[in-house]
This record gives sequence, C-alpha cells and structure tokens, in this order.
Amino acid sequence: MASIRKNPATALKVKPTAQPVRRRLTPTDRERQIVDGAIAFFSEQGLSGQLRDLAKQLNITHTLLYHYFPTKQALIKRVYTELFAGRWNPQWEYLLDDSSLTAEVKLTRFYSEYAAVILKPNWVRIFVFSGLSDRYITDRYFSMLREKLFPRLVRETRKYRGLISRAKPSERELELLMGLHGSIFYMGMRRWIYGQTTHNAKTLVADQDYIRDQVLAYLISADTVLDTDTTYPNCRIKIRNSIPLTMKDRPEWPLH
Amino acid sequence: MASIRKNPATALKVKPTAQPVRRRLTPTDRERQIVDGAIAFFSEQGLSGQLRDLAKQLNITHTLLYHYFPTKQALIKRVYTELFAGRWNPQWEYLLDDSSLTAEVKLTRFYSEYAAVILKPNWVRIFVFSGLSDRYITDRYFSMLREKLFPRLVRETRKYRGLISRAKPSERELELLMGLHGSIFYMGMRRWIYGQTTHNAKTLVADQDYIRDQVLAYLISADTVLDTDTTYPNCRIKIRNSIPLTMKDRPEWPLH
DNA sequence: CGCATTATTGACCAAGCGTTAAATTACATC
DNA sequence: GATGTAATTTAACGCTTGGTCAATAATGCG
Repeated sequence: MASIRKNPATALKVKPTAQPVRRRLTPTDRERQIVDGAIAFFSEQGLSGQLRDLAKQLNITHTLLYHYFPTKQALIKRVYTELFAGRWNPQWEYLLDDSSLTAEVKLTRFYSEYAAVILKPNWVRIFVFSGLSDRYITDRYFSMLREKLFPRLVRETRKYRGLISRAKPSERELELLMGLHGSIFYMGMRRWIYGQTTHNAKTLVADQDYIRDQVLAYLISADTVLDTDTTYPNCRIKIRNSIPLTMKDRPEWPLH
Repeated sequence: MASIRKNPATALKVKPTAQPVRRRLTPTDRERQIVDGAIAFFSEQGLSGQLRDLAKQLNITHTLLYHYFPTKQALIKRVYTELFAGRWNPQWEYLLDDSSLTAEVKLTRFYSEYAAVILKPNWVRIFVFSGLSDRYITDRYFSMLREKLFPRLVRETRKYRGLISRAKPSERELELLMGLHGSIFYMGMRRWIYGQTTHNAKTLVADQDYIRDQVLAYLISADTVLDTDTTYPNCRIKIRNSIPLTMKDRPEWPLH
C-alpha cells in the first residue's frame, strides 16, 4: 500500500490491462512526472508542441497541466530552470583555478565533464529551440559562461603560452576560444540535431579522445596563431598577404 | 506603362499613400516575391510561422499563396531548394583540387568564400530549423558535403602533413576536421541564433581573419595531434595517461 | 462508515490554423 | 470602350490550439 503511493509508476506497470484507472498521484509526484515528461516532450517536438499531446503521453488530460502550471509559458520556464540551471558544477571553477594542474589537463578534464553534462538530446535540442525562439535560456546561459568560464579559459591559455597578462581578453583570444567551444558544442549538434552519429557504448570514450584532440588543437594553435598581433583589424600574420581571398583572379574552370 | 509592369515594386514605393491598391502582378513576379518573402519570413518565425502573417507581410491575402503553391509544405520545400540547392559553387571543388596552391591557402580561401555564402541569417536559421524538424534539408546537405567536400579537405590535410595516403579518411581525421567545420558554422550559430555579435561593416573582414586563424589552428594541430595513431579506440597519445578524466579523485572544494 | 478535501476530468470557449470555393476586379487585347 | 482572361480577394469550413470552469471521484481522516 505504502509502496504504491511512494512509487505509483512501477505499481502501474504491473497492471498491463488497457483500463486507464491510474489517478490521484500526490501533487509532488504528479508535478515531477509532468516536468520530466515535458522535458522529454519539448525536446522532441519543440517548444511549440501541443499540451494535449504532452498530456496524452502522460496519460492525463491536458487540463490537469493547468492545475500545476498556470500557463504553457510557466511550464516551459520550469523546464528551462530544471534543465539548465543547477547543471553548472561549481567545482569546475575550482578545477580551472587549481594552480597545480597544467592547462592541458584542466581544459581537457573540464570539457570532458562539461560535454558529459550538456551533450544530451534534451539539453542540446531545447537549448537550440530557445535560441531560435525568444532566447530566454541562451541569453542567460551565455552571460553565465562569459562570467564564469571564458575568462578562466583565456587565463589558462595565456599561462600555457607563457604570458602572465591580466588584461581583459582580446576579441581575438575570445574568438579563437569560441572555436574550441563551438567545436565541442558541434558534437551535440551533429548528434542530436542532425542525427548523424549513433550513440553507442564506445561513444563516451571516443568523446574524451575527441575532446582532448580539440583542446590540444586549440592550445597548440593559440601558441602559434596568437603570437602575431592582439587584435583582428591589424593582424599582421604573415600568411595574410599570401592568401588572395577572392575568387576574381581565378580563371574560369570548366564545369561538369 | 511598360516600366510599371516590369518593376511594380518600385512603382509602388513612389506612392506613399496608405491605400493598398497594389495588385495584379505578373505570375512570375508574384511568385518571386512570395518565395523571397517566405525565405525571410520562415527564417524569422520558423517553419511553423503562419501563412496569414506571411501574406500580411507581403500585402496580399493568405489565400493567394494557395494560387501559387498547393500547400504550405510545397512552399517550404520551394524555400529549401531555393536557399540551399544551387548555392554550392562547383568552382570550390576545382579550387581544392588545384595542385599549385598550398593547403593553407586553399582551405582559408575556400572557407572564407563558403562562410560568406552560408553565414547568413536565412541560411543558418532555416538549416537548423530543418535539423530540428524532419531533417529534410540537413540530410541531403551533409551527404553532399561528405561526397564533395570532406574527402578533399582530408586529402589536403594529409598533403600538408607530408602524407600521400589515398586511404579512406579515418574516423579520427574526420572528427578533427569536424572541429574546424563546426567552429566555422558556430560563427553562424552565435550570430544568427544566439544573437550575440552585431553584424557591421568590419565583420566581413574580421571573419576572414577568424577563419584563417581557425584553419591554421586546424592544420597545425592536425600535424601534431594526428601524428600518434590512426583511430580513436587505440589512441596512444602520451597525454592520455597523464590526464585523469574523472573528478572522483579531486578533493572536495569549498563551495561559495 | 461518512465526510471533507482536492486531484482529476469533461464540456466548452474564442482565437487561429491550413485549406477550399466562389465571387470580384485589374488588365491585355481587339 | 467592350470583352475575356486570370490575378486577387471575400467568405467560409473544419480542425486544432491554449485556456476556463463546474462537475466528479479518489483519498485521508475522524
């Protein structure tokens, strides 16, 4: 009896009859079920998914949703906070501040753990859905990254390059860093938005190798690329003049 | 008279009165106007944007859309082909095959031109919209890239590294390459989905510098990183054992 | 058991959707 | 200027949407 109340979901599964006599959960359980269901539902259907479909998926009527959330927006906002807020691990900041570790180790370790948290279908899809609509979550999230993450990464990159500047990160340093950050987020894009790679047991291991590659690529190139000038407009990197960027001077090739 | 028929749009603009007596375009012009408007509209509102709003934006009734496109899906499909098909420049393949240019030059030049084509709000947003919905366009597009672009880039990367292998690109080579590709696409994400950077006159120039940085970062690191093993599962890169990837062994830090 | 509480539901609404068909009206041609 | 063609609009349908509210029934408690 008590077990039924504590875990109604499993209690239901032992009754395979088609009769849907599954009602009156405790408010806490029902709300939990709704939020979890909403996360899965919206990440699949997008934020414009219909409440009736979500309710059907939960085996309840859509009106019950309004008993727990006054409006659809409120439910979405709840999904946001549930999925994004509180998933930032404060220990990451201490990890990146740990002076006993090298930059390679810190960046690789951080991005491995970070990727394990964010590279999930719900996270990636709802994040992008938000970016495409009102940017409610993306705006908040990036301001958090700009405050807590990017400065630390730039600092570590400088340390790796042998610099000890405390100056504000230059546009160029940040842009190069966004290359690393983007290349890792792009893993999630390919996997959960473009549906390209299959996610099997070996994936997690391969992810760490991939991330290490990308981190090393970033650090190595930061050492080389950034050692020329500080800002883009006056970039004097030597290859600049050797690469004609327009196609005008290229002769007409025969087409297929 | 004839000029009015040939370019009704401009003829309308000289009449600033609020009276909307702008009707009866030639079918070609109207269809053109609808398609262009739909591209702008759907990239803004998403593919679930309402036809009535699109029509209002075009100063026509939404039913007129059905005179030119039998269904909304047909209009969307038209937007797809208009926006993505035919924007791949065949000359890019010749550029990448040109044996008189170095890999740095070719990759930088290619990605600069490529970015100028795809890093536009319509392109990026509709592309991602498609990936989130039925993947109609993204599937086709990536299979095109896999056929025409990625093999060439891997080949050039090998040439840059001093290799002359004609072997099928390894998973690791491709993954590292996706880092480059993703870092450039991520420019579009940040700009047109996250709405982060403002697009001013200097942006195009800065883009080229950014792309050059990313290409160099990729090539430099490919030379270093890939010079260890060929596949991820057996990667023997020395840093591997020196980076403990889990946080378990890290002592508990004091939280804020 | 009986009662009060409240989780849950069914019926309903107004607005908005894609879509269709018929009615209008702008224009080319004679 | 009259006429036929067809571009365009008006009107309307059936359906779905987010949201409301009174009615219902499952549960805890005395």
